[in-house]
Amino acid sequence: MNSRTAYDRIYEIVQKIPRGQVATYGQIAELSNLAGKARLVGYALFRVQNADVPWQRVINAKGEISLSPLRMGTDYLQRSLLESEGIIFSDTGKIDLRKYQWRPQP
DNA sequence: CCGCTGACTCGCG
DNA sequence: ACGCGAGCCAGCG
Repeated sequence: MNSRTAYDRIYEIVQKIPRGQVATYGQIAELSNLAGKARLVGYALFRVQNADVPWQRVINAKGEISLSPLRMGTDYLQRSLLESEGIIFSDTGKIDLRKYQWRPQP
């Protein structure tokens, strides 16, 4: 069952996000069987720093890039990566979730 | 071992 | 439409 840590599940889900699409922390939480614990997802991704995990494709429910103030300055990096994948940012720096949000195929 | 912190989200005014 | 507060769990010192 959950012999692995919740984080392992989170990483696995995040790695499933296809290129050119994004997912919200809450969405990842649900897929990781951690509904309502979006914070855990955010914190998990914060600790990761692993190239195998495309944490850049995980954004907040508002369609904006969220990251720690401590990492201030890396926001442009995430934006660049997402733009490289074909994701368009609005003038306010927001992403159209209706268009880019990842929908796991059954 | 105890307590603080942290990439979030939702509801209310 | 926007801002603020409360709730949630796990890792680190």
